[in-house]
Amino acid sequence: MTKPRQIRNMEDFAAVSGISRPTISKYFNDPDSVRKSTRERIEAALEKFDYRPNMFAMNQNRRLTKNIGIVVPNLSDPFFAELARQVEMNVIAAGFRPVLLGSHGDAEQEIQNLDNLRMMKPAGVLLAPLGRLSDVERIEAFTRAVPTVLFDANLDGVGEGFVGSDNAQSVGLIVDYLCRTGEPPLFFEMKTPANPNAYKRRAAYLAAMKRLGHAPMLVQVEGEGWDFEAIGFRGGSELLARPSLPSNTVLCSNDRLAIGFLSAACEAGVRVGLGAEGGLRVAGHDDHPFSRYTCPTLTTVSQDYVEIARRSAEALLEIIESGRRGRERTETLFEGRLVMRRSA
Amino acid sequence: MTKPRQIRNMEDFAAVSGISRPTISKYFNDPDSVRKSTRERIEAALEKFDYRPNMFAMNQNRRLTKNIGIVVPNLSDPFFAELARQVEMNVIAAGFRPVLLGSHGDAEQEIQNLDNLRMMKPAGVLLAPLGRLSDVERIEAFTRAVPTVLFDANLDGVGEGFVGSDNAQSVGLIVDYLCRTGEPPLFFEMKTPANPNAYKRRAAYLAAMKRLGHAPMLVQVEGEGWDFEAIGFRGGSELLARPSLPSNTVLCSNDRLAIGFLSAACEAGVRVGLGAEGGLRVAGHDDHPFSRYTCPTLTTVSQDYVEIARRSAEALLEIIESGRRGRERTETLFEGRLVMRRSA
DNA sequence: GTTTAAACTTGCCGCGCGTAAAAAAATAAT
DNA sequence: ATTATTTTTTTACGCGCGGCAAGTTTAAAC
Repeated sequence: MTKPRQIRNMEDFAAVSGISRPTISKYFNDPDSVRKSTRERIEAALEKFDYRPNMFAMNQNRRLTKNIGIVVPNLSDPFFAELARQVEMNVIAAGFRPVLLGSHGDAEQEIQNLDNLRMMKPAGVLLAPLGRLSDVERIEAFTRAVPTVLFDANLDGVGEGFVGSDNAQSVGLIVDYLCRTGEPPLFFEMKTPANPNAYKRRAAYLAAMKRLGHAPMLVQVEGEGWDFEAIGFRGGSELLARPSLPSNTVLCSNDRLAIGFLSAACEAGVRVGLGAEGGLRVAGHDDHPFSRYTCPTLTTVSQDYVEIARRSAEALLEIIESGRRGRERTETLFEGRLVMRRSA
Repeated sequence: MTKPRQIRNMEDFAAVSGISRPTISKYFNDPDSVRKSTRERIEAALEKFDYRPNMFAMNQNRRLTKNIGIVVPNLSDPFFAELARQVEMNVIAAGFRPVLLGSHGDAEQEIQNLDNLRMMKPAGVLLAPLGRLSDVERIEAFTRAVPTVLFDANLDGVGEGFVGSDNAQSVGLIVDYLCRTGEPPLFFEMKTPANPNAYKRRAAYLAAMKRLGHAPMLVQVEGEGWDFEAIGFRGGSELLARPSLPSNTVLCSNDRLAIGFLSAACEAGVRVGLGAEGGLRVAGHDDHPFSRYTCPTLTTVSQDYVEIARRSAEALLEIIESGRRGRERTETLFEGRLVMRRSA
């Protein structure tokens, strides 16, 4: 008499599968920690009775869970949404459960996210910090309690490591390209950018221009917050209203600014693109998902989403699984790749 | 001797705050369930010792948690990212904890998300389903176990209710506008759209054209998946390569298709916009966050993000708090608003 | 001042699982 | 076959909190 009675807990499941409860418990902690034959018996029973352990009871006595927090500055930004998705996939592949949180560009929310994460005792956290606005002190306090790897944006000395882009290389790359194929670019950016990458890019631009023997031209627009397109639009409109420009080539600090700038150019009736006689050249940085649909399509430098996601997840998992903390903080930088489209 | 010893659990906290543990427990369940004077004493103690209840232990014996799942088809789509953010804010404001999950356009992932949610015994779920591709049967099974309100896309009869846009009204609105100000529009859409709203919009277009006495013109492009811009681009390129078009006005089924279409027009050198002599008019639907930065800026119909988010959260919370399930399934539709920009 | 309802305290059990220790069984090595 | 080693079983306890019941205090109502 096979009785398909309700499986209420692990004990019930142990009974029907003919295996002791502690062994079942071991199996759920790590399927490879039990002998192959037992594993197969458990998995056979698992298919017959779709039992799933109660995650709250599971995590109550475990000092560390299989949760991994992923915190990004802004989920409404397709760049971060895509990056987060890549990270998520890596975390799942490694058998962990991702918990995705966006900070909405707000430092308070960022701390709140970390606080909430701490409640669920994550095995580790992958954090793309806001940057300049971040409450670094409290983030650092958090990283002392929870293994944390930073990605995208670095905070000096915070966390177990950092994985991101080599802004010096990537900006150098596109400045080289722009100088080689036309007038040296001016650099279009926010005066007080929130993102630390922006400072690195500014420095990289200045260095590249110096190296090539050109005088740097900075255009720094006002604006706070994360509505970069709007800021790029406003700044672009102001720039294009000037009687003359220092260069017909504009390198934007990131693609979202460039998208706003292109929109301003379109509005102002300024022709943009390679073939445009007497027109402007505009380039960006990041290979934002939308940059291939701007008008004209945006020439930019790609960040290696996939590798950044893979490597940062890998680094965190390495630390978690080895139990090593704070040996030496490693910073891994990936090179950008030139993406030539129509705008420059 | 005030000893600031470590607070390990609720009992410790009860001791230092001078209140019994069950009362503390009550407070955390619902701060308004204790007398005002007690609440103030607890909150005072809470500031001195930053104790936070263990969420796993908390939820273990509770049949329902304060978690509310939010599932959207694709977090990389700024439209859904923004909608999800609005929903999140409403959920937080009501004192619940949002758990945000994206399905990456994949039905299997959508079910997986619901499965994962069930493990954390959510009080309810707000689900924007994939639509045609969704595994409706399994979603329905889920909604029988967990109070679920659908938003954005409807699945007939599934869940406690639906909150979304009135496609008939909004499409009628923009068809009216386009006919009033120029040639009647052709309708540019996917042949087999994933989203059920697309079918409603097609029907609404047909109805509106009939009402106005025009012959409908459907252009249905091939393409699967959620890369709408790419599909719009390809379909647009093909359409624009034709020797002649049935109309100089194109109404796209959604903004993302329109963004791709505009990109194709730009690439093909076709002028788009109101003032463009002999050019095209293009309109979209949704007021996608990027539609104000296209070139030219996109005329569209806005969906009321804020109200849809507010009302769907409200509906779910109402069901949760009243304990009423499955009384009558209500469908709430909000009207679209015409957003006139440069493209049409 | 008395009655009454509401809020609180005390004491205790249970939730579902992790985990430790010791004994038993299964497998591998000699 | 015997010994050594790994794996599983048995037994038992603990985690931190929810929730119940009965008694006690407090505040409101008469």
